[in-house]
Amino acid sequence: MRSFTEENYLKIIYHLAEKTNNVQTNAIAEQIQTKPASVTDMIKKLAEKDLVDYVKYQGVTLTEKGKQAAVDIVRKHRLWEVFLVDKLNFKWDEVHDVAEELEHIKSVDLIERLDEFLGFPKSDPHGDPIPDKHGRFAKTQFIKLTELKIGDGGTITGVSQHSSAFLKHLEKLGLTLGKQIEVSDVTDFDGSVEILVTGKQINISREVAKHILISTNGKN
Amino acid sequence: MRSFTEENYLKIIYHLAEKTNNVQTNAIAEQIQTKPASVTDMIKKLAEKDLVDYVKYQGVTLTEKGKQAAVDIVRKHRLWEVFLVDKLNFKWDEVHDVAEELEHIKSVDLIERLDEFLGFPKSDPHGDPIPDKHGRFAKTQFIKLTELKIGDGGTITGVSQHSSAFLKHLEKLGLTLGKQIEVSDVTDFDGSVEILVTGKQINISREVAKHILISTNGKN
DNA sequence: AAAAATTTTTAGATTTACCTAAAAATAAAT
DNA sequence: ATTTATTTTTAGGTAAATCTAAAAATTTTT
Repeated sequence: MRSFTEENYLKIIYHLAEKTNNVQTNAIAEQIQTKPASVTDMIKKLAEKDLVDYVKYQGVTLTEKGKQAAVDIVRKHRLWEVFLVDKLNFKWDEVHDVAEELEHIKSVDLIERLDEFLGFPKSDPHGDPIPDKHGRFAKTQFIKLTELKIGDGGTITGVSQHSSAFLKHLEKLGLTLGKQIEVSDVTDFDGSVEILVTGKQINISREVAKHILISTNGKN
Repeated sequence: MRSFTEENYLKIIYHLAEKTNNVQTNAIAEQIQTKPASVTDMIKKLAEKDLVDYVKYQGVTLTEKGKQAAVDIVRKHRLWEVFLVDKLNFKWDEVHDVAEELEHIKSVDLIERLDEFLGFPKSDPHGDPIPDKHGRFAKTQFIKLTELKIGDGGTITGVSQHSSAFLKHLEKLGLTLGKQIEVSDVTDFDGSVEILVTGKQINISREVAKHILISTNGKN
């Protein structure tokens, strides 16, 4: 049986490993809101259980077993987020903390049934893909809004920032998942992007644009 | 913030207090699957936090604060059970363990919304009443099947035993919530009860009958 | 390549919830 | 009313996950 805490470590390591190959102690400590010394302790424990490969001073990588456990938690987290938004009418900026708790409920049966109840969703309310019960992800083809050229268009299909502040901001601008957009201009001065959404012309900072993910249907 | 463990103690004490006024250390230990010595430790902690009144060697009673906390957990447990049965198609004998975990998810908002999503149910899949968000229970008027006389009838509205074995047995006999029954005979020899359900005559042991709760509509 | 800065680990403590074994209090039986 | 049995508590310890402070390794800078 895996403890709540172990599961959190695995999940955090999994997400950090999406950016860098070897995940550093300090990075984990920051994410998990704890001290590096505590992380070292836990890493040793996880290594003992064959969930991570660990070389002193070199950081960790998940083993196959560790990765499977992590993906399973990610799956649960995202399915619960879909439940909260689709069924309980939570906003996309309100679901993270609750899902953080729900993801640790351990019943395989529960998750299978929840998945079915939700209609086997392929992505969560932020556009992140939901792995199937074997841990397989559907292929996704996102590009950052900042990578579009003037005249290019596409559909908002994800965000790479989950802070409540960011999501509320997008909501206010009408930039929600599924919306069609087209880049009409890019400002030289600050790199801010002018886009066309639902008939309106709006300007968003480069910082915001960077975290909006677009699928282009290959038309550009 | 109340710990997972503290919540479990409160819940157990609450349920034990339904039978006896002063709840004994050993009784708690048995329910919570731990040793009496550990219970004494935890009781002291709960008394410190004003959740129970504790007199050495005399057992505990919940304070008003403790009772509120306990009722809140009972509410969550029962609402999650309704969710599992009504929405995820769990059987009534399969929900207990999962609800045991879900009841500790701590978000007031979540439970309010879940309650609404489920249509503000008044009772759980075993017929146990669900307190409202203020902790108030609807009045229920159950009697044990064994208290009915020959010729008396009523509706099955609850069970006072939640073991999987018992519930599966009832299921097989067709004795589920909402079913109309009538007592046609009581065997002198072993006290077993003959009843009429959906047109059929069946015989159930006194032990089983004792745990079936009937509402009689006051017609007897 | 030595010095400085950063990162990571070790060592030793703390807290929570549990344990065993023995002592103390209460309840039951003779 | 003693003795016996049961229940409860105390005392001292363990394991998990954390912490602080200091030491060791690695990386960066000069």
